[in-house]
Amino acid sequence: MGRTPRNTLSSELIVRTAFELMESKGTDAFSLRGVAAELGVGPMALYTYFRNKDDLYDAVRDHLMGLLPAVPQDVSWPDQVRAVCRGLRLLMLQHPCLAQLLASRPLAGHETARVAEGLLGVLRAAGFDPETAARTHTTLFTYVLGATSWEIQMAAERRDPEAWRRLRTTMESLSARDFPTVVELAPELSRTTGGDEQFDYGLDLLLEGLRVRTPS
Amino acid sequence: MGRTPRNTLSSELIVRTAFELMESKGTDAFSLRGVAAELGVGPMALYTYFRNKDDLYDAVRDHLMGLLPAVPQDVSWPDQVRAVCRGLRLLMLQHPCLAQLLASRPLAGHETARVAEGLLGVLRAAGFDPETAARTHTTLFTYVLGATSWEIQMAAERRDPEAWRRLRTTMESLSARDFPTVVELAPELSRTTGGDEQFDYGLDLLLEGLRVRTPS
DNA sequence: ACGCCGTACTATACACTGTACGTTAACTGC
DNA sequence: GCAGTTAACGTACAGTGTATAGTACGGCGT
Repeated sequence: MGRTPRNTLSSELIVRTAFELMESKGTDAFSLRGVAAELGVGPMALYTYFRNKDDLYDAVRDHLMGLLPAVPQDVSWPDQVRAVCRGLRLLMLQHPCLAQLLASRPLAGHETARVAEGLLGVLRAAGFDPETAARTHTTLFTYVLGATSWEIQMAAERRDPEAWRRLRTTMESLSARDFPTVVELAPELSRTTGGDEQFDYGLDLLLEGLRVRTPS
Repeated sequence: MGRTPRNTLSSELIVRTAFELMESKGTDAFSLRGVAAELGVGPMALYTYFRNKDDLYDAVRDHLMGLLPAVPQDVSWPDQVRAVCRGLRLLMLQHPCLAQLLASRPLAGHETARVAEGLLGVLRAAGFDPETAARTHTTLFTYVLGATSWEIQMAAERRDPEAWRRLRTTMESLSARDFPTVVELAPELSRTTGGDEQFDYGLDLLLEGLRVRTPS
């Protein structure tokens, strides 16, 4: 009897299902049991393919990094850098779970290496020495990570009416005597939280600083 | 009989205990039941002071932000910015739980506002218009957040021998044909992951870009 | 001085979680 | 046809956050 059919699972299938569940239910609601149920399988079946939950997280993260487009080759190197950083941000915005996956685990996996290869190649081709290229790569990557994670958090907060109301009231409870600048700039602060312009502003600051260091 | 003594608890006591537990046991092992046990109290007792776990997280985060030193007043504004950013990074390194607390929740609370007030005041005093000041504040904050979170993650990975070994082997499994630059720059990449110089490099890039935009 | 009431805490319970352990059924090679 | 490997199973455990209901104490108005 076909009670326990074999080879109904595979790493790819599990990763795809896990990814879809993260997207639909949210990263917090994600669970191994949820994935197993979706696949019509016991929770322990997943442990044939992944050693634990973090292992599955790593696989999903690498799968997502594989969706990043290649570096455009027909533009200047600053525009190449811009393209890579904007691409990563866009991917994180489209798939908010990626932010959490990147924040809690280090880089590992072939697709992640492919992304690093692209950015490092651009910097080396621009003439930067190995150390500067590596430093710049880390800086750009962590900036994109921090800025976009923040953007996603704030957007989520804005969608939750209860949390948003509480944030506003705490803001308004600040006395203008103790926090003159925060109170004065409140509209600007809430306007500059996220958005393309905010992201590009920080990115341009970094590129400006990089331009000064450009080798001849 | 003094079976159920009153007023043994307080928000401050709970926050302090929660903070200590996060520091000693690690943020992941932190739990409401752990805090309650440490206080010799039932788990539900905490709900008199906090509406849920996230509420307690917020309070601990704000408590930690209160440990940030004030902005030095006797130096140039770029050095003031540097001091604030380095101070935040240092606090995150000393208390790794702060990284997780900042990553998963937005800014709220008086101590957090105090920090924002300091940085925004510096930027306004330097002559930046409201919008640029707000944008710069967000950029600097998210950079520090991203860079330092990353640094902490990598340091943790390095301490776990099993995870570190796996990371090395995946690195070494990359063919030099497909990933020439990554393989070539492997030593630089592992050397430039974290550390004061790496952090200051990115910070200097941002300040350089800011210098160009300095109002007269 | 007395009774009331809100508040601070307890007890119980539920619906989950990740995963360790032992078992069973299906496929593979001899 | 039989042995061995492997994929999936079921059970169980030690946790989690928190909803709900109950209980005893402290301070209040009279």
